[in-house]
Amino acid sequence: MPSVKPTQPKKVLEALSAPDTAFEGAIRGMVGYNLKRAYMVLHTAVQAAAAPFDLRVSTISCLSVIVRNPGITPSVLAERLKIERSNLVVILDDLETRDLICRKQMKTDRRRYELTVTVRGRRLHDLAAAAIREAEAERLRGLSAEEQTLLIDLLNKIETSAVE
Amino acid sequence: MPSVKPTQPKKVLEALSAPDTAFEGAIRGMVGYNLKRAYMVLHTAVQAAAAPFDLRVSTISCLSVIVRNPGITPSVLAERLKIERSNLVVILDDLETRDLICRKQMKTDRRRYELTVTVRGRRLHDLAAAAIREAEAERLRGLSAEEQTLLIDLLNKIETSAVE
DNA sequence: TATTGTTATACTCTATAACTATA
DNA sequence: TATAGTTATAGAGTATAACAATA
Repeated sequence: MPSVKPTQPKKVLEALSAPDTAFEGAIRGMVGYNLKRAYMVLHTAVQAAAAPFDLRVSTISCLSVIVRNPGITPSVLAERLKIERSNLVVILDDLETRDLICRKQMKTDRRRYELTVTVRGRRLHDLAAAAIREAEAERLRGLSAEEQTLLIDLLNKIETSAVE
Repeated sequence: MPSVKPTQPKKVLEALSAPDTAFEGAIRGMVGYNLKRAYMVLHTAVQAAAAPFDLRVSTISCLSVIVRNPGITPSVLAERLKIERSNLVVILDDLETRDLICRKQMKTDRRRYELTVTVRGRRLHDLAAAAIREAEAERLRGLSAEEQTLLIDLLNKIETSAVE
């Protein structure tokens, strides 16, 4: 029968570098949960970096793809970014209203629109993209360059190997 | 001066296993975006696996942590799962209504409640957890066991090395 | 005064159905 | 009939403020 009250708290060694797997249990062993936690960290950082430019993550993502793929149509853009066409509309509305992109109806098929960035859009994109890259790099200081490319590789494998 | 029109289309070698980086541009080089895409794949799979048990991902996550940490309080649970206490309430309401967990007020501090799973909750948890593990494993077939543990390791590094 | 659990609310992101104009 | 863009709307997930009970 222990009659002496322990004067030291039980949890002494809990402040280690790795997340406390003993505490959270089964969840921590799952890839999906770790994926979510890491995603949240980076998403928050990217969000904060894009905010000063009045851009959301989805908005700068669209802008970035249009920069690299001038003339892309909304349907193709939506498919590539895995977002619904209907949700893309409001993003493009925002970008067009702010004179960052142009929607030009195609002559060959007047149902489609060619998307291109304006000079203004290009400038804002470059600034925002640089800020975001920097913010992400700061959050990834714990990983070497090799680990970062390896990580991207592993993540792509998940997406690619999925039965689509 | 190139006067000969190329009869072959420019993009011939694009159908490789990796996502088309040339197409999506800068986005694909960022860890955050790849993280999101991979997360979506796994989250969808986990969601589908939990649905037959009438469980959402957040609900089974809570249940799982309570199983491994009987007596945990809502505040601590919320902190560990990084969700708001206010949002946790509705999840716990759901679990309690379905007789999967118990909320027991503590005598030492009547503001707090000890959370424990019921026998029923334990059973459902084990079934659902197994189904989810299987669903996740199926989506991770493209990765070896070593790659999976390495991936978790890298993801944890992102979370841990972040300035908190 | 501070903390725990709670309520109500708002905001973002995502998903679905239906419409229009073109093909 | 089918497709591209659009509209409206509903559902999740998340975030914030304020409250009652308790410390």
